Amino acid sequence: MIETSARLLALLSLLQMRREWTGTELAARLEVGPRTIRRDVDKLRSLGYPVEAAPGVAGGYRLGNGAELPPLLLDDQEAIAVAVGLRTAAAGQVEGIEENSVRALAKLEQILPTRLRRRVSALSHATSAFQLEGPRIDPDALATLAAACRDAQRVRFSYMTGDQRDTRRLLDPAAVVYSGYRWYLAGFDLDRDAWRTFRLDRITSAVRVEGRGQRRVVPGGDPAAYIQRQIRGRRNGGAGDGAGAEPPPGRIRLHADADTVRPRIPAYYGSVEADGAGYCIATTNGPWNRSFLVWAALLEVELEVLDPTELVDVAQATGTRLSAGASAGRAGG
Amino acid sequence: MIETSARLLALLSLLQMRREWTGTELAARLEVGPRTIRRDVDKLRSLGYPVEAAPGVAGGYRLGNGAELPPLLLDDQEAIAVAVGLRTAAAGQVEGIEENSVRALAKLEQILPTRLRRRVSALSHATSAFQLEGPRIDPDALATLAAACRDAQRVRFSYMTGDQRDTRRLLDPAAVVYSGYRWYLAGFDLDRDAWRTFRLDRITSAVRVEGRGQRRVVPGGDPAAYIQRQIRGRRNGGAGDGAGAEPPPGRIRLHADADTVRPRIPAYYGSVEADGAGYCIATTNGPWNRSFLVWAALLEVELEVLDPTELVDVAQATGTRLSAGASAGRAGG
DNA sequence: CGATTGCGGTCACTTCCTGACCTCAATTCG
DNA sequence: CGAATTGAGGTCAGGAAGTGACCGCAATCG
Repeated sequence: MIETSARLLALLSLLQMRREWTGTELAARLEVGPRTIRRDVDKLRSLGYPVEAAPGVAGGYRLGNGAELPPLLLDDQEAIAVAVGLRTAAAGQVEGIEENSVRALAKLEQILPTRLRRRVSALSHATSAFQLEGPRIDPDALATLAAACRDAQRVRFSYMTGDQRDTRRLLDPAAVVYSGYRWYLAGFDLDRDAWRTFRLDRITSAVRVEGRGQRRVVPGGDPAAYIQRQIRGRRNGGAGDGAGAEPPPGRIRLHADADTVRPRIPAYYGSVEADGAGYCIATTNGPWNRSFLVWAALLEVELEVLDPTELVDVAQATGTRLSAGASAGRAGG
Repeated sequence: MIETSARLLALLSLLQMRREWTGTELAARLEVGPRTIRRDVDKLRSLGYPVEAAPGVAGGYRLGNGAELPPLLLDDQEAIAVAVGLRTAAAGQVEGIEENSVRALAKLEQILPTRLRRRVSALSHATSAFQLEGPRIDPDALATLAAACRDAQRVRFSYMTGDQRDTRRLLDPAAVVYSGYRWYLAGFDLDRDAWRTFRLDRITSAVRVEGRGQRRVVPGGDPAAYIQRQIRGRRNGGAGDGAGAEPPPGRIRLHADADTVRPRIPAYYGSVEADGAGYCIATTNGPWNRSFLVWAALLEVELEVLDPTELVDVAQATGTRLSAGASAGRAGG
């Protein structure tokens, strides 16, 4: 009964679109008798989707929230909104759900009709330009890689190593992991016949899917732990492939308690530690960046830019520019 | 054939989870014969969901992307990620999809199991604290109101009018609209027996749903146009209910071409207009705020803070603080 | 070439879906 | 309070479909 199944889905879709439907309305929409609607409602209930019903003149059917999540039936616009929202969340703009966002995104983009996929890509590129600083990754690449990891598909891309060499890679991807600041890809490099870790923001070409690869599990089994080890080893002078000198973190001392500052710093900017009573030191998660400086300036507390010297210079320059801008405005207006 | 329908959904779920499945695997998972799997695949195809198949030793079934979007089958984690992503997108952090995000959100939150709903609420409150400035709204309220509009449900809440009076409202909500900067609610106020427009950021209590209301259509029929008129009328001195003096927009003159600046300003911050060759003026969409200033400072071009004077003062103060911070850092380090 | 995998026809059996009829219960509104 | 509306659910008969078992065929990979 293909028709029955289709009708059940349609019924679910209708119930998700609007809250209240009378049996007669549903019957008209689905072109069956009201008795069949009642039976279909029973079927939905037996599938675990709680359909509430109220008798009487103000009654009707309504989809409640039960123990399990029914299939989501989205229209085009909604699907685009979901995809774009997931992409920004995955990009680290919404903390704490990055990996789950990527999983959901891989699921959604796999089944997204091509016409919608184009619009999602266009929209998310348009908005991602506003990410002030920090690692900027291509959401298309992220989605593609996540799907490739899940499906054990071989991928090919160009990669900028730490010493600025552009290299070509062919690998069996194993996992995509978010470090709290950056996205990393772990995979088995087929040309080099060894495990490698890549930073997504250093992938310089579109990621091409090459078809079925071999399913690999990172050494140790836990991708997050593996990548943590890799990053740490690299920082301690390990000349790992793709490693490279990266700017040091920025540190700013703030004249305020750590507890008052901490809730006001986005986790992807950095962390805060107390430094005596009434003072604290904020450190960026990754290399120093100007957004961090600006965030600190907006706190409206006195501050000391500790290091690196580049950050001190930028603070000086930005401060001067703002002061000059203020004076110019006063003079002009 | 309730079992058949359930199996079709399960099959769809499996195909969304992983890319490649052999018929035998699927048969084992679903506890039916392989022949039935083939028939089910045919059914999915006839429903418009293109299942690709490849024969041979490396073959298998795979869900392709077709003309229409199949129902999304999410697990708990993914559903949370989707909901949180939609909430931040709806809050205006991702421009251009606010209204669609809210629609999708209303759909999702309606069917979200309670245990997940709590986690979504907690997570999105935690992250929304980082929204630097601009109108801050309660994502719970937004989702509730959007659902209430869709379902013609009466709502009750407290509202802070423009002149700082806290009032209680009972209304039939009609539409929730994003102005490009703020969320507004249009509805028929039952106590005052007239149409009213509300700013979501001025709703001071949790929104309570009071049960079935009367479905209302805003005067004129187009909610967006209606609310635009209301806002404009209010700005021009109309003493509308809930109106009030709000800070003026901020304006900054930048020493750069409008075309180079424009792609670097998030639309919810403001807009850019050319001001002679090599200069442009950026204006906030809503009242001036400090994030806007910071955004301008990050552009690394010379700037003049035009008005209001408060913004000039803040620029001066921030500039001084940064310079001082730089000097302190140099001295200390 | 052989192994694996999907495709699809046929047959017989079983299942259950559907519409039509009925009565009952709950709710709203005049 | 009573009429109207709406959902719940039992039963029946006819028809439609799903299912598993069997078969041979075609495509792909190594």
